[in-house]
Amino acid sequence: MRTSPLSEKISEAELVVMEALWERAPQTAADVADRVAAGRDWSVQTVKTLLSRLMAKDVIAADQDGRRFLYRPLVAREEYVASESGRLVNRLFGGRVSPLVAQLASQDQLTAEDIAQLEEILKGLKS
Amino acid sequence: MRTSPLSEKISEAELVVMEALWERAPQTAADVADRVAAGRDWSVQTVKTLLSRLMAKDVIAADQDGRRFLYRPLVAREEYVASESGRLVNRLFGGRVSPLVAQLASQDQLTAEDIAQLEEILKGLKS
DNA sequence: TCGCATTGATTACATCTGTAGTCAAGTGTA
DNA sequence: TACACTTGACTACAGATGTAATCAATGCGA
Repeated sequence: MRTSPLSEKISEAELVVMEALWERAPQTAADVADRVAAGRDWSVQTVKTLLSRLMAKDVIAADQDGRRFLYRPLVAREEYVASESGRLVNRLFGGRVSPLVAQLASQDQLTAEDIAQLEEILKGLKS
Repeated sequence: MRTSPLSEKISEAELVVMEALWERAPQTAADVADRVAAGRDWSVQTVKTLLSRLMAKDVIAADQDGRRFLYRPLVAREEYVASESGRLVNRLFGGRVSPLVAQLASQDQLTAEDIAQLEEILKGLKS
């Protein structure tokens, strides 16, 4: 795993492939294609294209195994998620988190469990 | 203002133009170009292209004023922000809000004021 | 009135993205 | 051994995006 900042943008379709690799790694292209087939109806070729683009973006790596490659993420899901969350908060809420939560709360997107967990988080932060 | 769902995707560059129109409306293309010039070094032509793409996406409208047009948003910022926030929470956190906040908290993105406001929000939700 | 600046419309063009097809080399199989 | 299948590499191609240039009509200032 690398720790350098996430420079290249991961596209929507590429993200689907990343999710498959985050779920389990390493995997061959065919494995990824199978795993991804549940959600999207892509040909193996398509998955391979996405894998090579992710390689070019330096967010996954491949180790040769016989005549195939085993692909694995170079970027942790947490890292990606952190970067995307931060971007959203900056772009749309001027970097402030509470308006985001207020926004989601007003949409009734907060479950009772969310509320309980948020209270826990806040409790932890105040100590 | 419309209330139909936000179908068309607004691109990064287009969003800059939207922000200008959300800040103040209506505006001519030249106004928008000036206002936007602070952040991005775009030619007037570029801004006009973005305006026409936003028109095509049906998220802004223009009213003729002499030989110019006065542009105004058809989508409220709140609507857009709600839609984007929801998308992020769904894509990356399985639709759950608290993991998002936990994520941001762990990045020290929560200010003292955020914490206070979050407590307010939670208080309001529990009643 | 004449020419220049402004404006919307149209066109341009390189990249990125989504979604493959094709090809050549290797492999397991009858 | 002869072939079908798998695999990675390369190519394809349409639509979206970023960033304009050009053009034709119009309005304004000298």
